[in-house]
Amino acid sequence: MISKSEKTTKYIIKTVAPIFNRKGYAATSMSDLTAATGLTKGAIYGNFKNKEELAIKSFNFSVNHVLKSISAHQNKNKSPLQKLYLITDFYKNYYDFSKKIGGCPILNTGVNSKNQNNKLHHEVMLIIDKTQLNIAKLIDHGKELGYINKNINSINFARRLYSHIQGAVFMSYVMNDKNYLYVAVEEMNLIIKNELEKA
Amino acid sequence: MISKSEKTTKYIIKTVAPIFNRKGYAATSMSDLTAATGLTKGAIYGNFKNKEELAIKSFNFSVNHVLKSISAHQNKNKSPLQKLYLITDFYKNYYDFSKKIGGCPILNTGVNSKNQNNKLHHEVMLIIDKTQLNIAKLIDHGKELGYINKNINSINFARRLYSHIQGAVFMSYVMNDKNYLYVAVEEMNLIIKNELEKA
DNA sequence: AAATATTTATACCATATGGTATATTTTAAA
DNA sequence: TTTAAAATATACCATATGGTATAAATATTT
Repeated sequence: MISKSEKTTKYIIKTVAPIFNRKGYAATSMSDLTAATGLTKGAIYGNFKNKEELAIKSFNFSVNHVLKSISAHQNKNKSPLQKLYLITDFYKNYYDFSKKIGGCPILNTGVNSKNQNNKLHHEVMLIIDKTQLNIAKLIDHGKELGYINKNINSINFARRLYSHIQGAVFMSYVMNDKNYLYVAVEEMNLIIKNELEKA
Repeated sequence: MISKSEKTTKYIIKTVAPIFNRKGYAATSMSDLTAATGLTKGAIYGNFKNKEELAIKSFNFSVNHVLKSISAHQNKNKSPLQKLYLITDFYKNYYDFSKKIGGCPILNTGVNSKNQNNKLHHEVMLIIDKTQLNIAKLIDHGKELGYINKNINSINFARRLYSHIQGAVFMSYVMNDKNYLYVAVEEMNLIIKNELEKA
């Protein structure tokens, strides 16, 4: 049986996550949150220890939404190599996708938390590490199946790919221009083809 | 003759710019600024209309410091192609360089101002546009002198380069890892060599 | 050196902040 | 349906916020 507070806890996180994402931890006030949820501070503080705990759970909610969406997109193909292309393909639409959730949580929280909120910053670093490792595993799997060149360093390639994409995420966000994403995706696809794929 | 207030105005901007850069506009309080400058609110408000005006001038101060440093670095060589390589070379040291000024002002203010402060966001967009155009002009000049392949689109290449570098700036900043910059610079150098340089 | 103009410090303003104690309401158990 | 427990609303706390009017101090001009 799902309790009342479990429902409201989820409702608060869901409602509040895009606000924290868009405005950042410090710039988001409790009154922003009560206004958005229609609840009072009593209700919010009854379900969360403090603003920071809510911010961290909101960040993880936003990130999980992104990661699950990428994962779902990847399920369109079973080949590790094709799953890599489906990652870059996902980011073609990331400007509109991330807009709905207040922007890219990794980009926004990464920048906003650095030197400001150690717990949040730590969460961001964990997610980036985990994501890069997942990409590296995908590459390893491709090597095992004989699709991917065994000479390339999986984790290094994953880091390059992530860095490249995140640059386009930043540029498209700040410049309001999806084209940065399109170009970066095409560039990454070429690099995957030329460096990863076996001839 | 330089007036007293001109001197304190510059002193305030210089002192306060890294704080705005690190914390962002909303998270930076007037008491942060009085504490850092050793001045009172009366002194600050005597020299600036409000917090926003000071934030914008601080951003431009930080950005000018970056742009002038890149420009100085470029003066080591007169060839447009070599000047391009000197841009990427500059970013090898950008982790330590930007740390001194509270991080990359384009990255930090770009993310912090989006949907939060239109004037600041507008300033960031202007600077990015201007910088990309300067890179494009450099490429055009290289074409004229016969060093650079005339088939490539200057502004598109400039956007790719900027986006790529900014991705590494973000990654190195959030992950505390200069290696992202080293790798991205090597990658860009290869791309310049393969796509831009005439055979 | 005196008078004036400029710059800075002090004291204050209304409002907003994150957080809490407690009263009230709602939910679940008996 | 009564009762106990959990969840939410209200009212409040001390402190911080951006900003301002004015007094004091410092420069500048005469």
